[in-house]
Amino acid sequence: MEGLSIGQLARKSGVNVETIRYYERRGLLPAPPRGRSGYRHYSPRDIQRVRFIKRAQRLGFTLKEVSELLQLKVDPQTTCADVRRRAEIKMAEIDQRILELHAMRQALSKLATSCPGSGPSAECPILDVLDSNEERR
Amino acid sequence: MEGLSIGQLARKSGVNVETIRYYERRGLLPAPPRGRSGYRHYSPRDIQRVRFIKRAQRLGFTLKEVSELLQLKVDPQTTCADVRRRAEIKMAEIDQRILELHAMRQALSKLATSCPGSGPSAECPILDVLDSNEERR
DNA sequence: CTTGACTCTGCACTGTGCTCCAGGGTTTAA
DNA sequence: TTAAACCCTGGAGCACAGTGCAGAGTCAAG
Repeated sequence: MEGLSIGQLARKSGVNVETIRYYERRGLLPAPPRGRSGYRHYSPRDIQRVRFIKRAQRLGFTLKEVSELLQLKVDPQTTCADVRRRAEIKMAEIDQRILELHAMRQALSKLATSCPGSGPSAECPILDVLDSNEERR
Repeated sequence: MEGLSIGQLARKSGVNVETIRYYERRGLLPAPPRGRSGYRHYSPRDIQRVRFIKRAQRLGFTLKEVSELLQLKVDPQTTCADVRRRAEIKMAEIDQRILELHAMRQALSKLATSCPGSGPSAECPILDVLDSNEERR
């Protein structure tokens, strides 16, 4: 058996078989080679790719954005300068997200430590804390 | 005029009027007081709240998760110890996201610097780089 | 050589998070 | 006092990201 079947890829990357085919339709996964039976044959690299997609999604990227990230690789028409430019745009987006997550984490941390540890939570004003980050936007 | 109309809140927080009403139905925004005409009256705090929701969404939290974050505040039944426990769970989630974003950023950075700056991008293997982060998972 | 697990295509369906009416009432500026 | 611009409820519709068939073919173990 050369490579993985669609079912094996799905199990190893933790998604549904239909999701794999959906990603292929969306252009997120390249159409793999087929056996004479018409079955798809995947390489182990495809596991990484599917996992990458799921991870990027958890981080708030849409499939369209994930696609843009992946285009950085697959498009042979573009120059390295262009790839670099787009990578830098994506990095700026990521930096922004990291900053916002840090702010949110700090607000939660402040909330947790300002809580005495027992008693009612009426005086645990999470939004007051969280708000303070956008007050000075 | 006491407070903001739904339209003013929508404009100031950068969302659609229908979105405000939708959030109310979902329990993400408390039902505001109404005038005798039945119009909703919002406070400036609600602007912060809506912005917080949108921000958390951009960071990959679902409305259900945002709701959980907001519950840290509004539920007066729970003790501070409980609030603290849940805040710490959310912080761990956030830390995980920050780590993953850092890994992604680093991969992009490596890609950008390994690009000579001109010529075709065939040798710009973003996935090779990105994959390396999950290779040793 | 059959049985059960798997795969194929194509299309219909679902859940989330909005977004847009219809058909009314209200407020405000001219 | 009337027109424009808002607001109300209830319900339909939409885009995205899947998920689930039906009806057919394929493969592997016993």
